[in-house]
Amino acid sequence: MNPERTKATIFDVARQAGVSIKTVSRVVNNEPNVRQRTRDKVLRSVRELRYQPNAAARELGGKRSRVVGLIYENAQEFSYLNDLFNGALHICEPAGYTLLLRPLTLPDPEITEHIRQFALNARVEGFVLPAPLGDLPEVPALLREMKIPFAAITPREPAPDEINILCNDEAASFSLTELLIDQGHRTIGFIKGHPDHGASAKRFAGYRQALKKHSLPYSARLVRQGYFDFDSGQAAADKLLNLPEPPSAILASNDDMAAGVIFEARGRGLSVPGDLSIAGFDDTRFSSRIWPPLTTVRQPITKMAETAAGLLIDKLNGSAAKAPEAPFECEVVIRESTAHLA
Amino acid sequence: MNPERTKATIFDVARQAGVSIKTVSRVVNNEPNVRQRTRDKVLRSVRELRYQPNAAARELGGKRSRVVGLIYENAQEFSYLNDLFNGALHICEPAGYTLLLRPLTLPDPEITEHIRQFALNARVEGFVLPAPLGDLPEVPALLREMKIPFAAITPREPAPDEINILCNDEAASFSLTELLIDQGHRTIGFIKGHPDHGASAKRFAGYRQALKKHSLPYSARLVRQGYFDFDSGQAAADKLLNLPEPPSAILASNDDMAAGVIFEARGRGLSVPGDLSIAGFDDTRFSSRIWPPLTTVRQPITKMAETAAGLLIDKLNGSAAKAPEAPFECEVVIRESTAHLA
DNA sequence: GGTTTTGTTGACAACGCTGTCAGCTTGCTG
DNA sequence: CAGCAAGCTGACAGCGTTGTCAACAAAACC
Repeated sequence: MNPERTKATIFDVARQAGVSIKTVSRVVNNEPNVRQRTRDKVLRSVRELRYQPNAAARELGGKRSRVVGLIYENAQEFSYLNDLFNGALHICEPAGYTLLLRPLTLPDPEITEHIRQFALNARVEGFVLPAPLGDLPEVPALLREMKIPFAAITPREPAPDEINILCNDEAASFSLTELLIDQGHRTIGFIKGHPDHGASAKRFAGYRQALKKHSLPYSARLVRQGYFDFDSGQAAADKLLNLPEPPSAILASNDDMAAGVIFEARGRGLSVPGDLSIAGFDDTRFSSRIWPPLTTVRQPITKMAETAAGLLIDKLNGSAAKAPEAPFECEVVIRESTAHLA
Repeated sequence: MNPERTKATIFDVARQAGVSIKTVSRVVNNEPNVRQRTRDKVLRSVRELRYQPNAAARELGGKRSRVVGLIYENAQEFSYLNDLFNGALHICEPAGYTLLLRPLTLPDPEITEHIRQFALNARVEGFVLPAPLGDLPEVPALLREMKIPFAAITPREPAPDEINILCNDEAASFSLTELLIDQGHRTIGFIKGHPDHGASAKRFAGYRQALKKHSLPYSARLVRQGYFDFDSGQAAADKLLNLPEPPSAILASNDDMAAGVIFEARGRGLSVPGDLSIAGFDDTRFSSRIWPPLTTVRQPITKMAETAAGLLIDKLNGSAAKAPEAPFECEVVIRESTAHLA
């Protein structure tokens, strides 16, 4: 009752509640086979003593570390990482799990060794695997071999019987392209994303579908390969704008590249969106901070990360596998970098 | 010798080396009073068996959790956080420490309770305390009360006998202002940073000093309060540009606000830097991605975080306190948002 | 050379939980 | 109402370290 100076242990709770430590353990871990009255009694003592199980003892005694690892590509957009982390943490913390971060620098020939070391050293029980790590074949393979469950966020090829968090990239790309078509654009350039990212193919597919639906011709000359970075976006824009019949709109597979396109357009004295409409993907922090603010697509990353962490923890806790989630909806954010063709 | 299927324990090492487990423990923890020959023998076995001490057992047996906490303001610039985290992790990982992140949303009336809970639950041994958390009086006070050491990064008032990582914000601000003066600007607006950030006062001081050195009059009308966010930067720019004698250059206390200024200038049809020179602080990710790329000041955050984590771990390991570090140097990055007065 | 001091090593008890298993209660069956 | 299964509870042995303390060896001292 009096605020103890030293932290309460399971023994203190057991004594106060008049039961054995094992029963306290059962209650705290929500195990079955405890009478309701006993359970209540224990829970009261737990509250009164502000008992918090000692994580180290728990891990040593049982076999569970309650550590969830979040590995990610270090070069990823920070806002993406931040949303990812916040979402996962928001679920892990109240569930009593510790979330550990581990950046990875790609390409990394020793990536499996790095992940293995991290998993072993940090005693990671399960991984949240955001893009593009889920797309590297060796990463899921390693985790399967190590028998560590994981929740893949937007993997290229969702494996059945595993946790996959998807979003309808393709549909969003389709809508964005359609938006430009509706605005009167007929020559629409497209800058592909990094080929190692599953999302790249989907975004490209959505673009082609929209052209098809509106019976616009597809021209390979209007499509350039990019790598999700500013410079490759600028370089691609340079090529596209040098075309004999340059596009009146350019769709870049992410905002960084779109920013590169704007940069290149400005350098040529083109007005955006007057002379050239530009749209991106991801709604990064600076999308609304540059001039003109960027039309783009927003993924509900935080929600996706929450769901990933939640399903993963359910699995770690031995819950029955849930039915696969429906893909998350992306949202097209229309700002001022796109306009009707003059 | 043969690759064991299960992880080696201290007993395995002891048996292989022909010593007691206690001696192995001594060697692994670099304790004194072990003969060199014995030490070598043990270390060889450690390597051969790939022995890694079990962190949970270590914590339970001894009292050290080897967890370093990094608490931060969630609204902070992502690139700042990213550099901070990478720097700290880079030191913690090889030192055998786990780095745990905990975002905080300010203002938070229960901040001390949140930090206390985090420290207790995660058994944090020491904190890295980046700006602006070191500037809130209650945070250092709480940690002192809990007797948890911390390394403050750019605190407003560095406490003696504690770990403080400083940088010469003021000198950098001075240089930046001087740059504008050298470019012929005589009416230079200044947008202050958030009053809760220690850096705000320093940046402002550097500005005033530069004016003074060059005998330019200081006018309070040219100074507006901002809050480090885009909107407050834009609002401040609006006021400044409405002045009867508007400034020909504006210095914003961070890049977000500088972006707001550019935004406002564009909205008024002003050309940057033709009609208005603009400079910021922090060299955030988008500084070089907007048009025009921003003249700004770069702090060596990664290095500062590395130093913070290193000194903190030294302290946790009981090393003698080092002499205080000299402040880190900021670097003025000159890009295209500033130019000579026409 | 005996005695003290210092250095080196090991035995063993924590640390605070969970897992196993046995024992005691209930409630149910026939 | 005996007999048995299922539900509930507790005793106790780990889990892999570190801390304490005692024992012994080596070096330093008088």
